[in-house]
Amino acid sequence: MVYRRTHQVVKRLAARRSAILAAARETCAEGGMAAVQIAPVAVRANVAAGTVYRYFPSKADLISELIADVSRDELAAIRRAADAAPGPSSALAAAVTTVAVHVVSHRKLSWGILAEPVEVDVTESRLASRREIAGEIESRIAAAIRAGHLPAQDTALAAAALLGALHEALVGPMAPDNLEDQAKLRDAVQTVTLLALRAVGVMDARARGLVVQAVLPTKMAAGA
Amino acid sequence: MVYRRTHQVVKRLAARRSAILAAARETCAEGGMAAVQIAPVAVRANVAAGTVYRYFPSKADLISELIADVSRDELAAIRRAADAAPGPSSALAAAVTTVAVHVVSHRKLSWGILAEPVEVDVTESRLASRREIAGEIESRIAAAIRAGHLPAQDTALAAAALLGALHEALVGPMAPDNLEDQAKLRDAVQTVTLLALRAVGVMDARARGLVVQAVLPTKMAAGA
DNA sequence: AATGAGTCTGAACTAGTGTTCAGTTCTTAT
DNA sequence: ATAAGAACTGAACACTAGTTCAGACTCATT
Repeated sequence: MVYRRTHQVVKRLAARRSAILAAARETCAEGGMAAVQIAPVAVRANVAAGTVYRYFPSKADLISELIADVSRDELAAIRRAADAAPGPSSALAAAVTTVAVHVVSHRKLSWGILAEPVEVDVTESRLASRREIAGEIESRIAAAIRAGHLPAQDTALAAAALLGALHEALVGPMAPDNLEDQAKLRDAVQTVTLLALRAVGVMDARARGLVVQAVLPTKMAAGA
Repeated sequence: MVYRRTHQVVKRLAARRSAILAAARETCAEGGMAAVQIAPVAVRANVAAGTVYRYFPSKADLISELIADVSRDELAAIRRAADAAPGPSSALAAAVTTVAVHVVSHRKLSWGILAEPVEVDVTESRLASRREIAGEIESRIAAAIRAGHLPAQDTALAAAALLGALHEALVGPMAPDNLEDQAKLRDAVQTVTLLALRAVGVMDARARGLVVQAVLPTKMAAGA
């Protein structure tokens, strides 16, 4: 007898998988990576611990997918914001602002995805995630250089440095802890975006203008 | 009968303690924080595992002291370099360059101290370490602002961002991996220092000059 | 309805390390 | 020399969480 998966079953399986991933994401958003343990995630997804292993070979795989998932959303948001900008410099500003807004809006999740200690080895997927985001920033920097808005420079190093600056200033352990306040949050985002733009060589005066423009459209799009 | 510690014994105990810490440091420098386990460290220090616990209440304490130790050395190096500089801007450049040179020179150790996942909770001492270093950078930024060399800005956020940029660009997983080559290493240090100085508002032309001056005296002082 | 493939369950298993402690060795004081 | 306090040893212990798997259950096929 040949068993064929019904469409309904396929859908249910996919739903379960998503539910597990979503549970992991929520758990991470609430308690950081340390809280992402098989048992609690399973409970949250309404499955047994063993079931998780029917969808993910190991905890490392689960977390890797989580990282890839979040990363994909972030990348899409960055592209959307940058593509909507009128020119290369604005696009870079928009990209940087988008990252900044995202990380401050979901600090625990970001910290978990980016740098929080995990038992299992997820360096590979973290690296991939960073490469994706950094690659996007890098190409925006390169575009601004081609347009003559920025001095020539090592774009890869610059992109890495920019992201490092954003992360450390906004989600790392030294980040100010009063970012619940909307006004403070915007201040921090503006300040750090300004820092980042100046770092790659945007003139101070021009950078301030770009930051103001970039922050406006981004402030509502904090979701996801 | 009253037992009194002989001077010799006191010295031996202190030496053991140092030996254990040194063993931990070497182990970290070679294999990262993951390699810093009680048993291997004990072997390296020529003591039994149990002995470690006569000097450190727990692994967390051992690692915390290791972090504090490395941090202290780093802070001293930064101060030395900055104090030797002729003015506030040079001092800032020297401080930044010192950090950059240190982290690239001992990447595994730096990564372990700064951000590598550890089983035990060392967030407190890592935070303290960062605060120390960031505080130093911050005061140098503040001095440069007072001297009129930099625009007014949130110095705490700026210091955090600077360090984040250095770390991500030079020791993080995205850091270029060809930094064994002395020339490449110096290039990377220069590039990142330049980025950092521009970030806080040093004009590009002036920044380039400061970087060149700062890198020269630092290149030999990579030890420790 | 009967059958068997596919899926789920959750208690038991496993593995790797930090930590302990009874016994041993070393050091001090008489 | 001897007794007692202090330090050291390292094998045994404990703990935590990821992983497994035999049995229960669900669903597609005849």
